[in-house]
Amino acid sequence: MRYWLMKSEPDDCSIDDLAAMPQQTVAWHGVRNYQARNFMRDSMRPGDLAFFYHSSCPRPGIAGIAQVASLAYPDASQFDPASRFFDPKSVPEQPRWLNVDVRFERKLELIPLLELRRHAALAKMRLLQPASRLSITPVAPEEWQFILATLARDA
DNA sequence: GCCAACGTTGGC
DNA sequence: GCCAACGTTGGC
Repeated sequence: MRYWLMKSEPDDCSIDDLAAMPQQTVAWHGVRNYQARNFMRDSMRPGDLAFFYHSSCPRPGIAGIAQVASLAYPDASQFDPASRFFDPKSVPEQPRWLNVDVRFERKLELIPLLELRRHAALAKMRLLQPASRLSITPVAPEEWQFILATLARDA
């Protein structure tokens, strides 16, 4: 079982939005980066846990925990011309983009990005590397444990 | 709104 | 296969 960090713009889907979904589950659609797609396709498995990170917002940081709830399967939005994630170059016979389902696990008091940066134990986190823009990144077990034990408080 | 970093595209 | 142009990300 692995650990992840998944970015979401709260205007789009916040941790509260996830908690309010039917089954508290959402298809993690819209990933249009090959590295992030490959993480979902090759390494994510149901039961994996992920920090739910709020990005591109006034208070960026970890807002909760989610659980991977499915294997990767074709992302429906790539075939929907009305979607902003529509990809005219992707054909149903050979879908280019995949997504997993993600289920709400728990909400945390926001752990701000600046707080994460303060801790030497987290210095190697992918999220914290210069210009790291990947929307899905692996989290080392030690990093996961450190954040849970030291910084995480239920909200 | 700015801007640096990075990924993707497409002409050659 | 190179590489310049362009688009996107995301913190500030």
